[in-house]
Amino acid sequence: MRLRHIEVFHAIYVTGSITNAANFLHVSQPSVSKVLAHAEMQLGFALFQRIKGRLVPTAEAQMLFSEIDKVYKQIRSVRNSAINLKKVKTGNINIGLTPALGFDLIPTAVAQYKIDNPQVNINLQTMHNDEVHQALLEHKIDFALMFSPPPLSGVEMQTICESQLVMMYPNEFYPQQPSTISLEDIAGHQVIGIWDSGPLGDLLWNRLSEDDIEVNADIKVQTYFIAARLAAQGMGVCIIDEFTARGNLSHGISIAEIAPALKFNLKALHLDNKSLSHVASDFLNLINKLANNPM
Amino acid sequence: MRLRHIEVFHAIYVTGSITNAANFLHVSQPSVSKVLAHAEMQLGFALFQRIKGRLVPTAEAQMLFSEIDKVYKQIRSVRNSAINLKKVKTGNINIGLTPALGFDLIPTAVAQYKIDNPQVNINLQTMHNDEVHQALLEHKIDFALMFSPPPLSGVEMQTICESQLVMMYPNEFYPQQPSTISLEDIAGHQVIGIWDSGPLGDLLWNRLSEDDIEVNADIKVQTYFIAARLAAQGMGVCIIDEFTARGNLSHGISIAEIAPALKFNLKALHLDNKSLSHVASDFLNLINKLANNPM
DNA sequence: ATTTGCTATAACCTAAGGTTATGGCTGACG
DNA sequence: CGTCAGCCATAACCTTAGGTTATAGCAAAT
Repeated sequence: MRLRHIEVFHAIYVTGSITNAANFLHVSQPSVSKVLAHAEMQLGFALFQRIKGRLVPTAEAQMLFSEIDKVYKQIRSVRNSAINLKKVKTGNINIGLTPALGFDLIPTAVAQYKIDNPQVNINLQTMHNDEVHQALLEHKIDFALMFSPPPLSGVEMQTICESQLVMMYPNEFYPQQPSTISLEDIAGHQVIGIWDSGPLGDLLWNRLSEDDIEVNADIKVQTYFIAARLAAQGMGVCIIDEFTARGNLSHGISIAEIAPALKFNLKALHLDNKSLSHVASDFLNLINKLANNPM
Repeated sequence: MRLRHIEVFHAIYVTGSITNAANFLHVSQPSVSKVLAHAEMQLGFALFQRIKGRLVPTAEAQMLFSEIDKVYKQIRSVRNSAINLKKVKTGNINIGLTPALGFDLIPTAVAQYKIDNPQVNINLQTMHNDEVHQALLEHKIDFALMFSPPPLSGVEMQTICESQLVMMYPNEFYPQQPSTISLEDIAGHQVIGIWDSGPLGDLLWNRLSEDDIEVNADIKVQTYFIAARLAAQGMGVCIIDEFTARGNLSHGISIAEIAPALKFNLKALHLDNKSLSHVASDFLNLINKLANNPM
């Protein structure tokens, strides 16, 4: 929705007609008519019904209006505020992480790190790839640990380690309990879908497309451990990262590596115009060590 | 100040340069340079100083930014709402849930629901209390299942069941392995802190304050299951909800109920100006049944 | 001295948003 | 019933905010 669309829609809604909105906006009536038509085309649904040559807001318009009205109220108060940047406290490490790391790698790293650095405060915040850039820019986190993040403007990345997607399956689905499997072998089973999962979802999707494998996923989750738990309930197989799979093994389900392997990188991200504190660098070095030399 | 001026200023401010802002906005660098110049001319004061060829925000820019940031976020919310309204939802259930429910309750409910409703698509999205209102208003979810949510404008709530906070502890911390414990008994041990956890954190904090119990928490996490895993690593005890505790039991750690009990409610939230679809209502009824009649 | 990265300006282009003119529909009024 | 006022939609054409590539100047790093 273009900004002009917002302006025009708001004006029509509060004044009640295109003609009144045109007067309010100091433009001609056909201009408003055309912008509204373009907005509705772009949105894919009508904002107003045309009843006997007059406009009547649709239910969708009413839902949108409350959001848009907030924009207007905030625009009116734009010049009345001072900013107070949150100061980064010394001796704090603020880490964003993909939830998958919260089962084993990060707890282990924290345990080891605290032996030598008992006074350092550690804040962990789970997030998805699309939240990282904002969190870094707003200085909410010092660095993030994510799988295959996309390039981000002004962000530096280093590779921690390589990992892979694996399949978790209820044991009764594959009585022979294979430790390696190919994706063709899941075609006859219900699959728990991972949606909006960014790079790992793309990795899997691309392979499925390349191999012309169709899967039916009418349960979809955003969080991998929930997929693992649904698999444990016999809802289907799931393809998730190995960190989450190993951290959520339970009775009745098993893990199989996928052949050929679906590999991805765990990466650390931080702003390139802000160097990491000493304590943060040290922790990141420990993560590197643990990730590449598992016990 | 035009809306485009707001967009451009915001992008420059958060990315740090005109070149980065241009990349972020997917336009050429001179375009951003011109819009900024036009905005400054219209405002009558500079937003950025040009120091050695680089932009440095002025005091005025800093004053404006927090307000403009709200406008910017609200505009993004409007756009998200518009996109979500576009989606025609038939036979979809979009659920926001506190992560704690993802270990047992929700997978079990999905398993049972799908027996009678195999064609319904279910989307699960974990979130925290502070994300719920926005997600409902933007129609990303039909309803949310959260612990002790605060009253939210335009949101209707129903209580699903009562639950409680419990303590998870490494067995070596309490060799007698109590099944009930009072909070005084944790005073001598390291505690894994839960920060920014909203109502459950408040519940615990209030009790600790009332009983004048001090705890030392130099590891803090936002996500309860990570606290459980850190407890498993011997990092300390943690006070978390019973759903997460039971869903993350592992070797070497145990659960104790807290006496007197720290109880809270699991609630379902949805917009009061939008009735739930039939399939969503049915699922919610099943959640009610399962939560109050555990097997 | 050269390279890299950033900003500002010139010259030109594009399309969103603007105009006037006009037609169709509906309800009010005499 | 005819006329008028008010509203919306479309046609034909116009304007300019915002876009592009090219390039110059400056500062810091190498």
